[in-house]
Amino acid sequence: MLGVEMYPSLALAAQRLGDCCYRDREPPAHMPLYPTSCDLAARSLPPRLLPPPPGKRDGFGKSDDVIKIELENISLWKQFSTVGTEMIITKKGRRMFPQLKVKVSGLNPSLRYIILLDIIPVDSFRYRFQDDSWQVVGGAEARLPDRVFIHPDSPATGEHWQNRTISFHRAKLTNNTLDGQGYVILHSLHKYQARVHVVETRDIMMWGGAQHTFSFPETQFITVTAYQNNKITELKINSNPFAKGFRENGMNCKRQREARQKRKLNQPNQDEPLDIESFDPCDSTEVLPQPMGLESTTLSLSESGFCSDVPTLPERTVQQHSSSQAYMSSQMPEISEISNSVENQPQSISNNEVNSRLLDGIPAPPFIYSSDTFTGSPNMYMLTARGPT
DNA sequence: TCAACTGGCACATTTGAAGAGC
DNA sequence: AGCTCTTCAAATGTGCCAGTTG
Repeated sequence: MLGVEMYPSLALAAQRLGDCCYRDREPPAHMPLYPTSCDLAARSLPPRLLPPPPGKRDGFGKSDDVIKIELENISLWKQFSTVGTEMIITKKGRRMFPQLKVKVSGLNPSLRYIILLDIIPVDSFRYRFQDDSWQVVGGAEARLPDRVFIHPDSPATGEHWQNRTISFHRAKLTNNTLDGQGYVILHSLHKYQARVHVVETRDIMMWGGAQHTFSFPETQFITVTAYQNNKITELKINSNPFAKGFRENGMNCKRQREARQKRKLNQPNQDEPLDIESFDPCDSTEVLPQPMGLESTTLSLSESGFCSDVPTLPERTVQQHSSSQAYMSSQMPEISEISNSVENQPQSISNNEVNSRLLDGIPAPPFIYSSDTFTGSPNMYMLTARGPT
Protein backbone atom coordinates (compact mmCIF):
# COMPACT_ATOMS: atom_id res chain seq x y z
CA MET A 1 0.00 0.00 0.00
CA LEU A 2 1.01 3.50 -0.62
CA GLY A 3 1.38 4.60 2.96
CA VAL A 4 3.52 1.63 3.82
CA GLU A 5 5.74 2.25 0.88
CA MET A 6 6.04 5.86 1.76
CA TYR A 7 6.68 5.21 5.44
CA PRO A 8 8.52 1.92 5.65
CA SER A 9 9.15 2.29 9.34
CA LEU A 10 7.97 5.55 10.62
CA ALA A 11 8.40 6.33 14.27
CA LEU A 12 5.14 7.75 15.43
CA ALA A 13 4.23 8.75 18.92
CA ALA A 14 0.99 9.77 20.51
CA GLN A 15 0.26 13.34 19.73
CA ARG A 16 -2.46 15.82 20.10
CA LEU A 17 -3.96 17.94 17.47
CA GLY A 18 -1.97 21.00 16.88
CA ASP A 19 1.41 19.60 17.67
CA CYS A 20 4.03 21.26 15.65
CA CYS A 21 5.76 19.85 12.71
CA TYR A 22 8.91 21.38 11.55
CA ARG A 23 11.30 20.52 8.88
CA ASP A 24 14.82 21.47 8.33
CA ARG A 25 15.24 22.71 4.90
CA GLU A 26 18.89 22.81 4.25
CA PRO A 27 19.17 23.80 0.64
CA PRO A 28 20.40 20.79 -1.28
CA ALA A 29 23.59 21.21 -3.19
CA HIS A 30 22.02 20.71 -6.57
CA MET A 31 19.63 23.61 -6.19
CA PRO A 32 21.29 26.27 -4.13
CA LEU A 33 18.55 28.76 -3.48
CA TYR A 34 20.85 29.92 -0.76
CA PRO A 35 24.34 28.61 -0.20
CA THR A 36 24.29 25.57 2.05
CA SER A 37 27.44 26.59 3.76
CA CYS A 38 26.98 29.22 6.38
CA ASP A 39 30.29 30.80 5.56
CA LEU A 40 29.37 30.89 1.94
CA ALA A 41 26.02 32.33 2.81
CA ALA A 42 27.63 35.03 4.88
CA ARG A 43 29.94 35.98 2.10
CA SER A 44 27.53 35.84 -0.76
CA LEU A 45 24.22 36.70 0.75
CA PRO A 46 22.36 38.37 -2.06
CA PRO A 47 21.34 41.92 -1.42
CA ARG A 48 17.77 41.06 -2.29
CA LEU A 49 16.51 38.03 -0.55
CA LEU A 50 12.81 37.58 -0.91
CA PRO A 51 12.00 35.44 -3.91
CA PRO A 52 8.82 35.93 -5.83
CA PRO A 53 6.24 33.19 -5.73
CA PRO A 54 7.18 30.51 -8.21
CA GLY A 55 4.90 30.25 -11.15
CA LYS A 56 2.15 27.72 -11.31
CA ARG A 57 2.91 24.38 -12.70
CA ASP A 58 0.74 23.63 -15.65
CA GLY A 59 -1.13 20.41 -16.17
CA PHE A 60 -1.12 19.48 -12.54
CA GLY A 61 -4.46 19.09 -10.84
CA LYS A 62 -6.78 22.00 -11.02
CA SER A 63 -4.64 25.04 -10.92
CA ASP A 64 -6.91 27.42 -12.73
CA ASP A 65 -8.22 28.98 -9.54
CA VAL A 66 -6.58 32.08 -8.24
CA ILE A 67 -5.50 31.17 -4.76
CA LYS A 68 -5.90 33.98 -2.29
CA ILE A 69 -4.69 34.29 1.24
CA GLU A 70 -5.96 36.81 3.75
CA LEU A 71 -4.04 37.75 6.82
CA GLU A 72 -6.75 37.48 9.45
CA ASN A 73 -5.38 39.66 12.20
CA ILE A 74 -3.85 42.17 9.87
CA SER A 75 -4.89 45.19 11.89
CA LEU A 76 -2.95 43.89 14.87
CA TRP A 77 0.04 43.16 12.67
CA LYS A 78 -0.21 46.66 11.28
CA GLN A 79 -0.18 48.14 14.75
CA PHE A 80 3.04 46.34 15.51
CA SER A 81 4.46 47.01 12.09
CA THR A 82 4.06 50.74 12.37
CA VAL A 83 6.05 50.70 15.60
CA GLY A 84 8.54 48.11 14.38
CA THR A 85 7.66 44.54 15.23
CA GLU A 86 10.03 42.72 17.55
CA MET A 87 9.91 38.99 18.18
CA ILE A 88 11.55 37.49 21.23
CA ILE A 89 13.69 34.46 20.54
CA THR A 90 14.94 32.21 23.32
CA LYS A 91 16.91 29.01 23.60
CA LYS A 92 13.82 27.08 24.61
CA GLY A 93 11.84 28.53 21.73
CA ARG A 94 9.29 31.31 21.77
CA ARG A 95 6.00 31.57 19.94
CA MET A 96 5.32 34.44 17.60
CA PHE A 97 3.05 37.23 18.66
CA PRO A 98 1.03 38.44 16.87
CA GLN A 99 0.19 34.99 15.67
CA LEU A 100 0.20 34.31 11.98
CA LYS A 101 -3.40 33.50 11.06
CA VAL A 102 -4.57 33.28 7.50
CA LYS A 103 -7.64 32.37 5.52
CA VAL A 104 -7.17 30.76 2.17
CA SER A 105 -9.55 30.64 -0.77
CA GLY A 106 -9.41 29.56 -4.36
CA LEU A 107 -8.32 26.03 -3.59
CA ASN A 108 -9.81 23.02 -5.29
CA PRO A 109 -12.00 21.52 -2.52
CA SER A 110 -11.16 17.95 -3.46
CA LEU A 111 -7.43 18.31 -3.90
CA ARG A 112 -5.03 17.98 -1.03
CA TYR A 113 -2.63 20.66 0.02
CA ILE A 114 0.21 21.11 2.42
CA ILE A 115 0.45 24.53 4.02
CA LEU A 116 3.65 25.62 5.62
CA LEU A 117 5.40 28.60 7.09
CA ASP A 118 8.95 29.70 6.67
CA ILE A 119 10.89 32.73 7.80
CA ILE A 120 13.58 34.26 5.69
CA PRO A 121 15.97 37.17 6.09
CA VAL A 122 14.81 40.42 4.60
CA ASP A 123 18.31 41.78 4.16
CA SER A 124 21.88 41.04 5.08
CA PHE A 125 22.25 43.46 7.99
CA ARG A 126 22.45 43.36 11.73
CA TYR A 127 20.43 45.96 13.63
CA ARG A 128 20.62 47.85 16.89
CA PHE A 129 17.93 49.87 18.59
CA GLN A 130 19.32 53.30 19.34
CA ASP A 131 17.87 56.80 19.36
CA ASP A 132 14.41 55.29 19.36
CA SER A 133 14.81 53.53 16.06
CA TRP A 134 16.39 50.51 14.47
CA GLN A 135 19.66 51.20 12.75
CA VAL A 136 22.00 49.05 10.74
CA VAL A 137 25.18 48.34 12.67
CA GLY A 138 26.86 45.76 10.50
CA GLY A 139 26.55 42.74 8.33
CA ALA A 140 24.32 39.77 9.00
CA GLU A 141 25.63 36.71 10.75
CA ALA A 142 26.19 33.53 8.81
CA ARG A 143 22.93 32.20 7.56
CA LEU A 144 21.54 29.14 9.31
CA PRO A 145 19.85 26.17 7.66
CA ASP A 146 16.30 27.11 6.82
CA ARG A 147 13.57 25.34 8.69
CA VAL A 148 9.93 25.35 7.78
CA PHE A 149 6.90 24.81 10.00
CA ILE A 150 4.45 22.49 8.34
CA HIS A 151 0.90 23.09 9.49
CA PRO A 152 -0.14 20.06 11.53
CA ASP A 153 -3.32 19.57 9.50
CA SER A 154 -1.25 18.94 6.40
CA PRO A 155 -2.01 17.37 4.10
CA ALA A 156 -5.67 18.25 3.95
CA THR A 157 -8.24 18.96 1.29
CA GLY A 158 -8.89 22.39 -0.09
CA GLU A 159 -12.30 22.20 1.53
CA HIS A 160 -10.68 21.64 4.91
CA TRP A 161 -8.33 24.59 4.58
CA GLN A 162 -10.98 26.94 3.27
CA ASN A 163 -13.42 26.15 6.06
CA ARG A 164 -11.23 27.43 8.87
CA THR A 165 -8.69 29.93 9.97
CA ILE A 166 -5.23 28.53 9.50
CA SER A 167 -3.13 29.42 12.49
CA PHE A 168 0.60 28.99 12.87
CA HIS A 169 0.49 29.88 16.55
CA ARG A 170 2.46 26.80 17.54
CA ALA A 171 5.45 27.74 15.48
CA LYS A 172 8.39 28.60 17.71
CA LEU A 173 11.45 30.71 17.14
CA THR A 174 14.80 30.04 18.75
CA ASN A 175 18.32 31.40 18.70
CA ASN A 176 19.75 28.04 19.65
CA THR A 177 21.77 26.99 16.65
CA LEU A 178 22.00 23.47 18.10
CA ASP A 179 18.26 23.25 18.56
CA GLY A 180 16.97 19.71 18.41
CA GLN A 181 13.29 20.53 18.77
CA GLY A 182 12.98 21.54 15.17
CA TYR A 183 12.11 25.13 15.93
CA VAL A 184 12.84 27.85 13.43
CA ILE A 185 16.39 29.03 14.14
CA LEU A 186 17.01 32.74 13.72
CA HIS A 187 19.73 35.21 14.60
CA SER A 188 19.01 37.91 17.11
CA LEU A 189 18.86 41.50 15.90
CA HIS A 190 18.19 40.53 12.31
CA LYS A 191 15.20 41.41 10.19
CA TYR A 192 13.00 38.60 8.92
CA GLN A 193 9.89 38.04 6.84
CA ALA A 194 7.33 35.29 7.42
CA ARG A 195 5.96 33.53 4.36
CA VAL A 196 3.16 31.04 3.82
CA HIS A 197 3.40 28.34 1.17
CA VAL A 198 0.46 26.42 -0.26
CA VAL A 199 1.59 23.24 -1.92
CA GLU A 200 -0.68 20.99 -3.91
CA THR A 201 -0.11 17.33 -3.13
CA ARG A 202 -0.56 15.01 -6.01
CA ASP A 203 -0.84 11.78 -4.09
CA ILE A 204 -1.57 11.34 -0.42
CA MET A 205 1.50 13.14 0.71
CA MET A 206 3.63 13.50 -2.35
CA TRP A 207 4.73 16.98 -3.04
CA GLY A 208 5.19 18.08 -6.53
CA GLY A 209 2.02 19.89 -7.47
CA ALA A 210 1.57 23.57 -7.96
CA GLN A 211 3.04 25.69 -5.22
CA HIS A 212 2.19 29.23 -4.20
CA THR A 213 4.04 31.53 -1.89
CA PHE A 214 2.53 34.42 0.02
CA SER A 215 4.09 37.03 2.18
CA PHE A 216 2.72 40.09 3.91
CA PRO A 217 4.77 43.20 4.48
CA GLU A 218 3.13 43.56 7.88
CA THR A 219 4.70 40.34 9.09
CA GLN A 220 8.28 41.57 8.90
CA PHE A 221 9.97 41.67 12.28
CA ILE A 222 13.29 42.05 14.02
CA THR A 223 14.38 39.28 16.36
CA VAL A 224 15.49 40.22 19.87
CA THR A 225 16.33 38.44 23.10
CA ALA A 226 14.78 41.26 25.11
CA TYR A 227 12.40 43.92 23.92
CA GLN A 228 14.13 47.11 22.87
CA ASN A 229 11.21 49.38 22.07
CA ASN A 230 8.89 50.15 24.99
CA LYS A 231 6.03 50.72 22.60
CA ILE A 232 6.29 47.15 21.41
CA THR A 233 6.34 45.91 24.99
CA GLU A 234 3.19 47.86 25.72
CA LEU A 235 1.51 46.59 22.59
CA LYS A 236 2.39 43.00 23.42
CA ILE A 237 1.21 43.29 27.00
CA ASN A 238 -2.05 44.84 25.91
CA SER A 239 -2.69 42.38 23.09
CA ASN A 240 -1.36 39.08 24.37
CA PRO A 241 -3.61 37.24 26.84
CA PHE A 242 -0.62 35.50 28.39
CA ALA A 243 0.84 38.86 29.32
CA LYS A 244 -2.30 40.00 31.06
CA GLY A 245 -0.54 39.92 34.37
CA PHE A 246 1.65 42.82 33.28
CA ARG A 247 -1.20 45.16 32.48
CA GLU A 248 -1.95 48.18 34.60
CA ASN A 249 -4.44 46.29 36.74
CA GLY A 250 -2.59 43.00 36.73
CA MET A 251 -0.94 41.33 39.70
CA ASN A 252 2.38 41.57 37.95
CA CYS A 253 2.14 45.14 36.82
CA LYS A 254 4.87 47.58 37.75
CA ARG A 255 2.98 48.95 40.73
CA GLN A 256 2.34 45.51 42.18
CA ARG A 257 5.91 44.36 41.58
CA GLU A 258 7.35 47.39 43.28
CA ALA A 259 4.94 46.98 46.18
CA ARG A 260 5.99 43.37 46.56
CA GLN A 261 9.63 44.29 46.55
CA LYS A 262 9.02 46.97 49.13
CA ARG A 263 7.24 44.53 51.40
CA LYS A 264 10.00 42.01 50.98
CA LEU A 265 12.55 44.56 52.05
CA ASN A 266 10.49 45.68 55.01
CA GLN A 267 9.44 42.24 56.17
CA PRO A 268 12.00 39.81 54.87
CA ASN A 269 11.00 37.01 57.27
CA GLN A 270 7.26 37.24 57.06
CA ASP A 271 4.96 35.71 54.56
CA GLU A 272 3.77 38.27 52.13
CA PRO A 273 0.29 39.43 53.15
CA LEU A 274 -2.26 40.19 50.50
CA ASP A 275 -2.27 43.88 49.83
CA ILE A 276 -5.98 44.29 49.48
CA GLU A 277 -6.01 48.06 49.34
CA SER A 278 -3.69 48.42 46.43
CA PHE A 279 -4.85 45.27 44.76
CA ASP A 280 -6.86 45.66 41.63
CA PRO A 281 -8.44 42.38 40.67
CA CYS A 282 -7.50 41.24 37.26
CA ASP A 283 -10.65 40.41 35.40
CA SER A 284 -9.93 37.27 33.49
CA THR A 285 -13.09 37.67 31.52
CA GLU A 286 -12.01 40.98 30.16
CA VAL A 287 -12.38 41.20 26.46
CA LEU A 288 -9.05 41.80 24.87
CA PRO A 289 -8.71 45.06 23.07
CA GLN A 290 -7.51 43.18 20.07
CA PRO A 291 -8.49 44.83 16.87
CA MET A 292 -8.53 41.45 15.28
CA GLY A 293 -11.69 41.76 13.32
CA LEU A 294 -12.03 40.34 9.94
CA GLU A 295 -10.61 43.38 8.38
CA SER A 296 -8.00 41.82 6.25
CA THR A 297 -5.96 42.08 3.20
CA THR A 298 -6.52 39.80 0.29
CA LEU A 299 -3.57 39.02 -1.80
CA SER A 300 -3.92 37.10 -4.97
CA LEU A 301 -1.02 35.10 -6.18
CA SER A 302 -0.12 37.68 -8.70
CA GLU A 303 0.05 40.47 -6.19
CA SER A 304 0.84 38.84 -2.92
CA GLY A 305 4.25 37.36 -3.02
CA PHE A 306 6.01 40.57 -2.51
CA CYS A 307 5.48 43.82 -1.06
CA SER A 308 6.66 46.74 -2.97
CA ASP A 309 9.08 47.66 -0.26
CA VAL A 310 10.38 44.17 0.15
CA PRO A 311 13.30 43.33 -2.02
CA THR A 312 13.27 40.24 -4.14
CA LEU A 313 15.86 37.72 -5.06
CA PRO A 314 18.26 38.57 -7.77
CA GLU A 315 17.26 37.55 -11.24
CA ARG A 316 19.57 34.59 -11.28
CA THR A 317 17.88 32.95 -8.35
CA VAL A 318 14.44 33.74 -9.59
CA GLN A 319 15.17 31.97 -12.81
CA GLN A 320 16.27 28.91 -10.94
CA HIS A 321 12.78 28.69 -9.52
CA SER A 322 10.69 29.57 -12.48
CA SER A 323 9.24 26.11 -12.16
CA SER A 324 7.38 25.71 -8.94
CA GLN A 325 8.13 22.05 -8.81
CA ALA A 326 11.79 22.69 -9.16
CA TYR A 327 11.49 25.20 -6.40
CA MET A 328 9.73 22.81 -4.09
CA SER A 329 11.93 19.90 -4.89
CA SER A 330 14.89 22.04 -4.14
CA GLN A 331 13.41 23.06 -0.85
CA MET A 332 11.73 19.90 0.28
CA PRO A 333 12.74 16.44 -0.79
CA GLU A 334 9.77 14.25 -1.50
CA ILE A 335 8.48 11.90 1.12
CA SER A 336 9.55 8.95 -0.93
CA GLU A 337 13.08 10.17 -0.62
CA ILE A 338 12.69 10.74 3.05
CA SER A 339 11.35 7.28 3.55
CA ASN A 340 14.54 5.80 2.28
CA SER A 341 16.33 7.11 5.28
CA VAL A 342 14.01 5.96 8.02
CA GLU A 343 14.22 2.25 7.66
CA ASN A 344 16.06 1.74 10.88
CA GLN A 345 13.87 3.94 12.99
CA PRO A 346 11.81 2.48 15.82
CA GLN A 347 8.07 2.20 15.46
CA SER A 348 5.34 2.93 17.90
CA ILE A 349 2.53 2.73 15.40
CA SER A 350 1.92 0.12 12.80
CA ASN A 351 2.46 0.66 9.15
CA ASN A 352 -1.14 -0.23 8.57
CA GLU A 353 -2.23 2.52 10.88
CA VAL A 354 -0.07 5.00 9.10
CA ASN A 355 -1.47 3.81 5.87
CA SER A 356 -5.08 4.01 6.92
CA ARG A 357 -4.52 7.42 8.47
CA LEU A 358 -3.24 8.69 5.20
CA LEU A 359 -5.92 7.10 3.12
CA ASP A 360 -8.63 8.32 5.47
CA GLY A 361 -7.34 11.80 5.14
CA ILE A 362 -6.51 12.03 8.84
CA PRO A 363 -3.98 14.75 9.37
CA ALA A 364 -0.48 13.49 9.17
CA PRO A 365 1.41 13.07 12.39
CA PRO A 366 3.74 15.91 13.13
CA PHE A 367 7.17 15.31 11.82
CA ILE A 368 10.45 16.90 12.45
CA TYR A 369 12.61 17.03 9.43
CA SER A 370 15.89 17.61 11.01
CA SER A 371 19.22 18.31 9.53
CA ASP A 372 20.61 17.00 12.80
CA THR A 373 19.88 13.62 11.38
CA PHE A 374 20.87 14.50 7.90
CA THR A 375 22.06 11.33 6.29
CA GLY A 376 24.63 12.69 3.96
CA SER A 377 22.75 12.47 0.75
CA PRO A 378 21.64 15.88 -0.36
CA ASN A 379 18.05 14.77 -0.73
CA MET A 380 17.69 12.42 2.16
CA TYR A 381 16.47 13.52 5.54
CA MET A 382 15.68 11.51 8.60
CA LEU A 383 12.03 11.66 9.52
CA THR A 384 10.99 11.44 13.12
CA ALA A 385 7.69 11.95 14.79
CA ARG A 386 7.18 14.42 17.57
CA GLY A 387 5.62 13.09 20.68
CA PRO A 388 3.31 15.07 22.89
CA THR A 389 4.82 18.14 24.43
C1' DT B 1 32.24 49.48 30.36
C1' DC B 2 28.36 48.08 28.03
C1' DA B 3 25.25 45.74 24.92
C1' DA B 4 23.36 41.38 24.49
C1' DC B 5 22.04 37.29 26.52
C1' DT B 6 20.34 33.94 30.16
C1' DG B 7 17.66 31.88 33.73
C1' DG B 8 14.47 32.28 37.35
C1' DC B 9 10.33 34.50 38.86
C1' DA B 10 5.28 35.58 39.22
C1' DC B 11 1.17 35.59 36.89
C1' DA B 12 -2.37 34.20 33.24
C1' DT B 13 -4.03 30.87 30.10
C1' DT B 14 -4.53 26.34 28.26
C1' DT B 15 -4.97 21.55 28.56
C1' DG B 16 -6.30 17.15 30.01
C1' DA B 17 -7.36 13.90 33.61
C1' DA B 18 -10.59 12.69 37.13
C1' DG B 19 -14.91 12.68 39.14
C1' DA B 20 -19.94 13.53 39.39
C1' DG B 21 -24.33 13.30 37.46
C1' DC B 22 -27.57 11.67 34.17
C1' DA C 1 -21.68 1.38 30.16
C1' DG C 2 -21.38 5.59 27.96
C1' DC C 3 -21.91 10.34 27.52
C1' DT C 4 -21.63 15.24 29.10
C1' DC C 5 -20.28 18.60 32.20
C1' DT C 6 -17.45 20.55 35.92
C1' DT C 7 -13.39 20.98 38.63
C1' DC C 8 -8.67 21.23 39.40
C1' DA C 9 -3.79 20.67 38.93
C1' DA C 10 -0.05 20.62 35.78
C1' DA C 11 1.92 22.43 31.79
C1' DT C 12 2.76 26.20 29.06
C1' DG C 13 3.23 31.03 27.55
C1' DT C 14 4.13 35.73 28.97
C1' DG C 15 7.31 40.00 30.29
C1' DC C 16 10.44 41.46 33.97
C1' DC C 17 14.79 41.74 36.04
C1' DA C 18 19.19 40.69 38.14
C1' DG C 19 23.16 38.45 36.99
C1' DT C 20 26.42 36.78 33.44
C1' DT C 21 29.05 36.90 29.24
C1' DG C 22 31.99 38.52 25.64
